Amino acid sequence: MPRKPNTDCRRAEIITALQAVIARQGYEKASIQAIAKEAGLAPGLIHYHFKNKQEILVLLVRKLADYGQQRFEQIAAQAGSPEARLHAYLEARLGLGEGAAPDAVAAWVMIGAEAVRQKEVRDIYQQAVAQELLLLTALLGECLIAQGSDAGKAAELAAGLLAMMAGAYQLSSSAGSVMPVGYAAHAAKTYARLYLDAVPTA
Amino acid sequence: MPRKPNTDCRRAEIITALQAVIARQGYEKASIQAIAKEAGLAPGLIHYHFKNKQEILVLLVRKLADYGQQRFEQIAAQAGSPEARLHAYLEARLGLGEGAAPDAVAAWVMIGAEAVRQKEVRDIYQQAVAQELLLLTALLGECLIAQGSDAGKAAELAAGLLAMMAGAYQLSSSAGSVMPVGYAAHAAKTYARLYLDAVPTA
Amino acid sequence: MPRKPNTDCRRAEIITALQAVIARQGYEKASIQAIAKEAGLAPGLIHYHFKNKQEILVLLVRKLADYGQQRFEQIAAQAGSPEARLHAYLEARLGLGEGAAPDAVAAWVMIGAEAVRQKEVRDIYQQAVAQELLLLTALLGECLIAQGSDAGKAAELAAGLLAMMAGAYQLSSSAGSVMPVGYAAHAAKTYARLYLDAVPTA
Amino acid sequence: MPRKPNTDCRRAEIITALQAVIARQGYEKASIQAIAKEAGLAPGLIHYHFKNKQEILVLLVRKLADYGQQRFEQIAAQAGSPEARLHAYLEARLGLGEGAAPDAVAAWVMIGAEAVRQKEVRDIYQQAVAQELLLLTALLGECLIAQGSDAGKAAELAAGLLAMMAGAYQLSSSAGSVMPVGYAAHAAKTYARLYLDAVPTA
DNA sequence: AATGAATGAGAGTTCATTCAT
DNA sequence: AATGAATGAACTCTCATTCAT
Repeated sequence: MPRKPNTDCRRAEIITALQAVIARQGYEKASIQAIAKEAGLAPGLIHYHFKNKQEILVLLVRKLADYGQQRFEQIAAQAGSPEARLHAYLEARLGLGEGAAPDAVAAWVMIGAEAVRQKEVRDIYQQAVAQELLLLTALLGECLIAQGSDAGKAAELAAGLLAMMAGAYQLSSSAGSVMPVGYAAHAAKTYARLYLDAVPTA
Repeated sequence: MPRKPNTDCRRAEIITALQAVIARQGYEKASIQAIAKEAGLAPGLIHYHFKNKQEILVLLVRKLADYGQQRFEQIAAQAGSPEARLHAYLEARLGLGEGAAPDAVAAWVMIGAEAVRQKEVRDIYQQAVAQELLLLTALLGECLIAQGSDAGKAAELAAGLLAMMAGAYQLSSSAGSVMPVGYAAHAAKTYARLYLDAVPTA
Repeated sequence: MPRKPNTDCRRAEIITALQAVIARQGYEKASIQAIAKEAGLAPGLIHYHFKNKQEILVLLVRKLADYGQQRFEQIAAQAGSPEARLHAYLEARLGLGEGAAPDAVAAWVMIGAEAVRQKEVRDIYQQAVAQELLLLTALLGECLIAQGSDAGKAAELAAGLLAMMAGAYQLSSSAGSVMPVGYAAHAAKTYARLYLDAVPTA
Repeated sequence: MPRKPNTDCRRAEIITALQAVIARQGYEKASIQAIAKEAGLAPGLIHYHFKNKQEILVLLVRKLADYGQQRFEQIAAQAGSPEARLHAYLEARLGLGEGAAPDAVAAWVMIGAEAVRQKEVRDIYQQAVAQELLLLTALLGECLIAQGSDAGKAAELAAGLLAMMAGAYQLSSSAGSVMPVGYAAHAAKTYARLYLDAVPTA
């Protein structure tokens, strides 16, 4: 009778440990030894469960993307109007309120930075960005339709909003102390509101 | 016969070599060895001309910031109104037109990403961001005053615009293929235009 | 099947290797590479077992100090009077008799010399000297009390004796061939004897 | 007409620069670059005037030994009795009074430490020690003869005193803060006085 | 599955020495 | 004589990865 494999749970533990270390100390400090220590495991075990360090990172990106998707879906389910859903989305991504998961945000920023550096991370990151872009476009499209406008402008606005979000994330980590406090959610909402208002209604 | 000093030009060469390596391979790969090879120099010589790696990076950031400043001033010189100057600025930063210097942009993005990872780089990067925020705030303040509005809103808008710019930079390197082509300059101009219009005039 | 830890013995091996290299080639030549080679280990392993080179040296100093302490205690155990204990001490430190451990003496001298050069080594060395000074002062204090004198003069004599011992050590390594053979133990005993005799009894 | 060579003076300057750097920062920090900077010369010039770094050190040792010899001769010339000469000597070597030349003492200590490490320095250092031993023996011999004793014991006492002096020097640099203030001259004088008194007169 | 020791390449940095000018 | 750039080897230390147990 073979012993029950615990690989899945160990892998999850390790991924979570990477997230924690990245959020706390940055990717540079996230050595295998550090991850192992965070997870309370022996260094050698990491490479038993993962081919290499890269693989852990890839799976972490996937996990974070899934988490963001789920969080939005939760919020969106309770929203009555398209615009309420949009606000819920922006609040979920940029707000400092409950469920803000700074750990996940910090890790996400680190990964965004890492995507600039490593092709393999970049490939994964791009998929997550593309998915996010689709989601945001759909959200904005609904808003436009609800106000009787053409949904075609949604893509353009979505790209701008996404850039603003990505920038707010990055700057929160790289230059947080020189930016105003809590500007991001407000700026994004304002941008969206003004833009939507400016689109002519049919 | 004393030998003629060539430190200044060597230092410039080394800084340029760092920029090239960063743009091509990322900061991670920008080892002293790599910089030396790129510049065609012996590794030890790098440390003859610079105290440490950090110092080269600081000067590169300064160079890039100066370059951006100059490019803006060139364009702005021909601008008649505050708004024209603002457009010139956004075009200089985000536009794909002539003088776009993809090498410099790439290096800048890499440094921004590295700022997320390393405190030392972050410290340098923050200064540049703070300076940029000041410049942009002043620019927007002029626009507001020109239209008879209170300049107080400039800071808020500047932060949002800067985030959008930083995000556009980062995404151009980390997820360029999934973003619309050339959206950034347009989105930023639209955002600014709408925002300025919405501010009540005295 | 977890692997059995061997850290303790490896650390001891490395410390011993440092002692051997120092005794044979001096501290200057005691590079991590040299230590590793002496111990028959890979260089990287040294840093697996020790945080840095400094830590090895600290532990070596401690080991040598402990060794000296033990040797003294062994000899002193058989001593009946304070003066006999003092002689035992001086013999343990300066004598050429059995258990003289030239390896340890050589290492100690090298470390003393290095203490002159490097602040980090100096800090360690100072602690050992301070401890030795205390021990010697106590020993001399007992002698003074035993002869009915005031123990207050012990500190002064201890300092002089310690200097003589340190000098004898240093000269044995740096100018051994020009000094008389085995003068040190005799000179120290004579100095102590004359000094003690000169202190007035109550 | 050949230009007048200034080699001798340049060499002296460089040796003095080494002494200054050693006294201030220790031998370890006494790189060629540091010496050159201290002397206000170009690094390359050092190797024009000296074959290598070692050679400078050797000449510095010689200079310091000569200086010590001269200083003693000056003092001795004014001393009336052998014992006065001895006191003058010990004061000249260990005292903190005028003409103490802490620069020279510090450099001398560093060199003593270096003699432990490097054979070439050791060879030079030994000669200086031997010379010193002879001088001190002669001095003590005169004292013994003056009091009608056999001068044969002088060598033994000289060795002990020299060790004490060397140790006081070394400890002043390596563990100065844990030793009593100004103990050395007093201890040496006491040692000598007691010893001389103990030698039977004819 | 798991442990933890071991490896070896590569990082930044220092520096005695050489060399073109 | 003198300059100062240039070299290259050596240093300490880090770390992804492998391996014996």
